[in-house]
Amino acid sequence: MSRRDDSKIETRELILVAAQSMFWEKGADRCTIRDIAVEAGVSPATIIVHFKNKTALLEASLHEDIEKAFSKAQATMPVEDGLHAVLVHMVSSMFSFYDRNRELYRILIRDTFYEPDHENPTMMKMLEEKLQLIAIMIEQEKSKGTVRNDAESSLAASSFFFLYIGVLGDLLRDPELSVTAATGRFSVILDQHLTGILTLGAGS
Amino acid sequence: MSRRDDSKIETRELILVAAQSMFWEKGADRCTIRDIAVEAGVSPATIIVHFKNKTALLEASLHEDIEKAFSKAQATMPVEDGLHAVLVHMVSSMFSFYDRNRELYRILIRDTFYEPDHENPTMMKMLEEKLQLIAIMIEQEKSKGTVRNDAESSLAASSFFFLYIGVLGDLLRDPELSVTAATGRFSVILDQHLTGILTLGAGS
DNA sequence: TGTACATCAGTGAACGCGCGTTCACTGATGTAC
DNA sequence: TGTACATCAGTGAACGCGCGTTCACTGATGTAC
Repeated sequence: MSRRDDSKIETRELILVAAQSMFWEKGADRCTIRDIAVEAGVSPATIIVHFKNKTALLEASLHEDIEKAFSKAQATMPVEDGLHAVLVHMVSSMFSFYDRNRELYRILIRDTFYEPDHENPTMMKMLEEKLQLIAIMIEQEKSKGTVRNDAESSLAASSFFFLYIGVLGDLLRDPELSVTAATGRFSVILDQHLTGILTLGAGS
Repeated sequence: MSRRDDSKIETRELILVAAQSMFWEKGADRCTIRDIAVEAGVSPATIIVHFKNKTALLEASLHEDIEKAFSKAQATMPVEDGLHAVLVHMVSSMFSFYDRNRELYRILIRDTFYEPDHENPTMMKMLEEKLQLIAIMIEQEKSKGTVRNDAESSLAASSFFFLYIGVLGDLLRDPELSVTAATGRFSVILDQHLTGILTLGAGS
């Protein structure tokens, strides 16, 4: 690692810190790359040198905290209480995390999840990782005998994620909806998903 | 209805037709209000008089076709084949519809579903309507005895929608994913959702 | 070790573009009398 | 019925702003010899 590389990393860090505080305070839509450049004490062109565009900068500045929140949630999973409790715990933790700035994370999802051409893959990659993790958890439940062996685990993981992102969307969209209420909503939805809503024997 | 109102409606219609063809051909992100104004033979300012902004125009120009596609799907529902078949039919029909221009509908979802402040409520209103409809269908299944009475129907409708929009997102995002494959994916996911993935008696 | 040159992170100003908004206006249509 | 005025849809040009990109450049750091 040369001095040149060191100072490049330093500049990058300066930009990230400035971006984080500006995005956090003013909202992603209401602050410009020029704003962040002033805050970081660098030229606007320097930001483009380090990050392809505003969305890439947004992703980079939020990614780490999200990972941390997820790891923390993962570390405190109530493993002994079964799949439903574990998943609700994860979701509840993430809801609390995103609740700290609903507006900002809504913008993040909008700009990454529905971005054309996978131009900014950071968030999508993280998503794939987590899906993998949940699929493995479901496979483990299978070997424990709590999940049916014929349940396709990667699709089950997708389902879980779709339900999660759906309720999360409700939370981020509706200021009236509390984290507690959203978690309750998810808990019921997940229960329906795990046990099925059909009467016994009526499955297709 | 005065002549003045008539001609106003006519202008609006002119703009909508132009918008539809321009959005369709160039994509929503790649065509400007000025482009559409030229195509419609009106001033750019006139478009803003009729539609608050580009997103509102996009919604207005696509809304009607989506409603038609939905109605058509609804009219051909295989009611006798049960809930799973009916829902897969609806989803499959809508997938085929959106497949005609994946890029365009992805932008539509991005700009309406994750828009802050409900500034452009057309699509969200349509969504609420459809959710209502599905909740009613589920209630009917309850009275038929195929769905458990303790299953909360509005949350079940939300779940269905979350799973639908999730797989739709996959479809719109991934050019490699065919309508058939996406429909298959949804069918399995829905089956898991209806019958549950837990082994019998292991429900929470 | 020193020298001469190459590399490259960062600069600051400018460009072209799209956006929503504003403005004074035109001229057809509607209405009061 | 006609006249005088009010209303209002639409105009076209301009504005300010944010965006990504480009450009020639500076100057510190790295490297070949």
